[in-house]
Amino acid sequence: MPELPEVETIKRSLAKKALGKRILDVGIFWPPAAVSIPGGDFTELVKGREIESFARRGKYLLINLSRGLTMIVHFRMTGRLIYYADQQPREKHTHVVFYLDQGELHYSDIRKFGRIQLVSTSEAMQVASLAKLGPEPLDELFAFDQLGQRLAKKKSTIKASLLDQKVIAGLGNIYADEALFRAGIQPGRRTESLKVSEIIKLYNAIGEVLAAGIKAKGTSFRDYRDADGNKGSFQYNLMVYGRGGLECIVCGQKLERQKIAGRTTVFCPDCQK
DNA sequence: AGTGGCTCCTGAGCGC
DNA sequence: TGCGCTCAGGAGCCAC
Repeated sequence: MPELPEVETIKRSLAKKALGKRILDVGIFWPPAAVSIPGGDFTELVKGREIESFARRGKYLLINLSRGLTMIVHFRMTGRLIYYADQQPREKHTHVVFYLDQGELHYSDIRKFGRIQLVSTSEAMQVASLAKLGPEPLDELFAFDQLGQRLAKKKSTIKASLLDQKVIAGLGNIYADEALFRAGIQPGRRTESLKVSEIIKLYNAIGEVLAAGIKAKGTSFRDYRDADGNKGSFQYNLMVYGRGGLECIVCGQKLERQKIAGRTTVFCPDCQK
């Protein structure tokens, strides 16, 4: 499931292949996946435009096209965007194909939760879902006291707070659990009970786990692939996610699995206080 | 403001 | 082999 490191990896791999290519035509095979500007036809608006740049905000990928249009992609659970240098037959769950002057870009999504939304570039950041996002955790301007101030407003568990994209952008279930483990904090703790020293630990753990995730080109627990169709390798570095009932790699205690904030959450009852 | 529940959706895994 | 069930979950929405 693409979280910040996965979207960043897709962005980087896509930039190497699709930058500067022109979109000759678009095939839409499941219309809800391609959301157009109200009153405008998606294909007609995108046709003929050049892919000028890529950006990322939280878990959103932004594809900036020439003449002021942007496609905002949210992959949700199982979305994929893969570049092929040659003609490629459509797979079962391929919903949108961009036919480029060189190669093809295929958007596929097994569970159909993801969307490609077309907006004007000038309004992209004002789109409701993006406007509400909290700070970028890897931005050098993002300081620990900023995290502390945002957490101070929350009255919920720390796990729920980290998943709240308004608090901090880009964390999902995997990296939230991994960050909490590395910070030694139980995910069920009330946010307001965290001491400053714990928020500093959490801040550092978030930065470390996201940077490590990007370095490993993401976590391919099941469905995730980058724009070249390759898997990431961070699944081999996961300490808690997907390891409920197994031994803690630090202390050997059995890892606990609980529903917190409606999400399956795994933690070490011994290492995390 | 919070939480829980529901919705979207398909496939994997499991018991029988 | 296959049926029916549960689970996986990001985010928006609703009721409370």
